[in-house]
Amino acid sequence: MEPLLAQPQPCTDPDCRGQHAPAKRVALAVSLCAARGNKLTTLRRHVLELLWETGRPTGAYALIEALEARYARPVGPPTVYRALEFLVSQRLVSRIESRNAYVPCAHPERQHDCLFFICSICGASTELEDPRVGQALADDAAALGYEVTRRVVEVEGACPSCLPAGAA
Amino acid sequence: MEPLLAQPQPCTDPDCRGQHAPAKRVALAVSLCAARGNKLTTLRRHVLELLWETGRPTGAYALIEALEARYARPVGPPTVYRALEFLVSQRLVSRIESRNAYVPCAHPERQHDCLFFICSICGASTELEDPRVGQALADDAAALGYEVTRRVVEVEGACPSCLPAGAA
DNA sequence: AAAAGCAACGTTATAACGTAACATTTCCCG
DNA sequence: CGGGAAATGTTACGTTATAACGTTGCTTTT
Repeated sequence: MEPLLAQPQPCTDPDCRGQHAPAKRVALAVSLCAARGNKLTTLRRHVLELLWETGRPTGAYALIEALEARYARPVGPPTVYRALEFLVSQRLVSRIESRNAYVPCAHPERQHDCLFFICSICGASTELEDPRVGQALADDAAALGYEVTRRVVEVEGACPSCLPAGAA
Repeated sequence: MEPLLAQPQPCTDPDCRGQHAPAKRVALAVSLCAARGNKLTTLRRHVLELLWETGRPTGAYALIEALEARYARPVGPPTVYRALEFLVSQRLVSRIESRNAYVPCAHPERQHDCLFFICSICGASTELEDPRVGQALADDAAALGYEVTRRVVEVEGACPSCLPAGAA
């Protein structure tokens, strides 16, 4: 009986996105992986850092370019895709299906069935948890007899920062 | 005040999917486009027919193959992508982002913010409307200050037909 | 009917995204 | 230190999508 917790939870932590504290986020990822007995290798960590530093959904090939710039040598697609696969499996990163892009997860420590708002103007994304969506989808799945393995909830639109400029 | 309408609405119409009545569906599309003053050309109609006939999410290149078989001549990707773009703009078809595939819409006459359940085993998809999801996402958008242009809600899992076989 | 205008479609090439297959390196553990 | 497993490097290719431009065909105007 906590109606307030049932409300949408935009992340109010100022470190959640942007240039604030990628290092903190990565440190959390390191400790999480250590606790789980998984290996957040240098490459994987670099990919995660890059995602936190850009602060918005980023495509695999953009990551390749960034890594090549950092390493000053060629990086093949499989290298990055494998790192992303690991990060997604650890819930440190989510794939944005509607953009073929990847974002770091704000709260990897929680089991998150999150949803994303994505601004089609500036490209920024906001991660959210809304138990009502999860509940509704779970109910629907039960009604249909589905056993759910994955959810994709992506809402595209204009974010408040872009709205004044691009408003009709 | 219609709580029953607020329940999930799996489509109970037996014509909704599969081999049942693609022709009926296409006829509805024809009249809808006519009413709207849009042109459902032969090519566009053929693409829509193929989607209804396959009855599951179908990729653009599979449609190209099917069209080539039907026409007995080469069909370029832009041809199909343009037809799909039109059909999606008319809400006669939806794109399944998590599969790079397209499905015909069960109820193009309604303004639908539908969601999809997709079976990862047999590939079938079920279109659903759940006002609770729409309401929750609308609330979240309002809380964030987003102006929504598009929603992607796709749930992947095992459908009831496949569950007995593939169950863990 | 000639010609302009326009939307749809055809054609070619290429961009963007993703993976299979196999070689090499690194790391860990005994 | 050696053996094996996991991670990464490398090459090549498969899949999905679009840019750019030419052609067709209809319609509108005169």
